[in-house]
Amino acid sequence: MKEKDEKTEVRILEAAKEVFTKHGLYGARMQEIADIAGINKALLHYYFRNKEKLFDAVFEGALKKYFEQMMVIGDTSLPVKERLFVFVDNMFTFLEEYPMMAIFILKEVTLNPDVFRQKIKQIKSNQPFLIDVLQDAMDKKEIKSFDPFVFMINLQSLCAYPFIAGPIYKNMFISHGYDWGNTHDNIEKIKDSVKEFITFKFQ
Amino acid sequence: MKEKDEKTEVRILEAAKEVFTKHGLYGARMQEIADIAGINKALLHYYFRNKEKLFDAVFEGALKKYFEQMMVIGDTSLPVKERLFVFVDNMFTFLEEYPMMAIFILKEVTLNPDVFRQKIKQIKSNQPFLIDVLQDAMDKKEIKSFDPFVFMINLQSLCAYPFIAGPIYKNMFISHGYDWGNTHDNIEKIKDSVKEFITFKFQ
DNA sequence: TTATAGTTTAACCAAATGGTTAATTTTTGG
DNA sequence: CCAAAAATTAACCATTTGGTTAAACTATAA
Repeated sequence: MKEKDEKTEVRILEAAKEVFTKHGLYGARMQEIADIAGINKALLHYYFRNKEKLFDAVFEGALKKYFEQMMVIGDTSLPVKERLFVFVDNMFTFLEEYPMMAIFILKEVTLNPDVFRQKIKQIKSNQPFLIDVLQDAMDKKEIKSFDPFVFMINLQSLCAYPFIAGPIYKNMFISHGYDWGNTHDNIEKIKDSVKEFITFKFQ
Repeated sequence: MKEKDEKTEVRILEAAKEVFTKHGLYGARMQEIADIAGINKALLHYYFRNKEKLFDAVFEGALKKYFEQMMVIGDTSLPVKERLFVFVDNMFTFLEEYPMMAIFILKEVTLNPDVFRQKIKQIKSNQPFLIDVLQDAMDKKEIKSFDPFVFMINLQSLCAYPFIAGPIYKNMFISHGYDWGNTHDNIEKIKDSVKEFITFKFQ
């Protein structure tokens, strides 16, 4: 049972997010969601008619947040390189908060891409896409020319994967007698290495 | 029903791998595994006493394969840089074949790290670890000095993430009117960019 | 106060699920 | 060829699952 003053619908959504994230649509149990939300199972169906509807309600928000973070770059007046640094900082902040959501979304989208095509399409933003910003800077000869598509994937790989694979690395390192140290410190080191990669790419 | 001449146990393991990969231990259905294997559900329990036992049987092999690929570097007589190129080639070949397994393992390990600590520990290899090879080359001044731990994560990020997030990118690009082109060609481009990263890091 | 709409619950239900049993078919070895 | 062992199946079973129903509680507003 969570805080009593919180609105039931919010509690349900939080609980559902937790359970769906852990087990996916298929493996999630309505009873577990109800338990975590501290309510009766029937009330779940009162607020969200069925499992898929509840899943959609939880998921739509998360997906939007994720893609906005992944694709969009803040529209400031800074030079491109500085904007990318801000982008990296945002990515790390976001991923440190939602590491499980990242892997969950990746898996769900991978499993049935067609279901998500519609939802991804709907996500619009008034901020420019990373890839367009890069292309623009290249056209203006502000930065060295390279494939912005490959660069974007490289960049997101360097940011996202350490979070996705974090637990594996930790286990592996400790198992094999390496020193893991403080997790946040390691994340900072990795963040720096990403910025180093940007600097390298920009000449 | 799959090929009749294949041994039942193998067919079960293949079917189980497929279903567990899609839905995880929690969401997988024994009936679906039986159907895909083309057998009775009771026969499943005849070969593997219960769901967890079957899961373990499937998973143990996959986990081993995955970690050996991820951690280990071929012990050839080539210089370190060339050995890393071979490592990258192997990673891409492996991931192109098992893209779903990668994300599956990542999620399962992330969900309950403690369960996998034991299994990961058991995986031994007679080939040296990437991280040790790098440290050795640095000690011998063969390559520029940097943090081998961060480098290993960077390298694996650049290799693995494009496969994990592949379907997302494809959807996103097409949705926003970019040209995706041929998937394998894109993979080759990304592979080249990883090698470029190695070259940059090695001076 | 009281009628009303919104919220929450206990008790159900039909279907699905993991697992078992006992019988049947197939393979094996003498 | 035959009997023992191994492989396979149909028919079950107990429990869990998503979902429903009807009643009860609570806030609201006239």
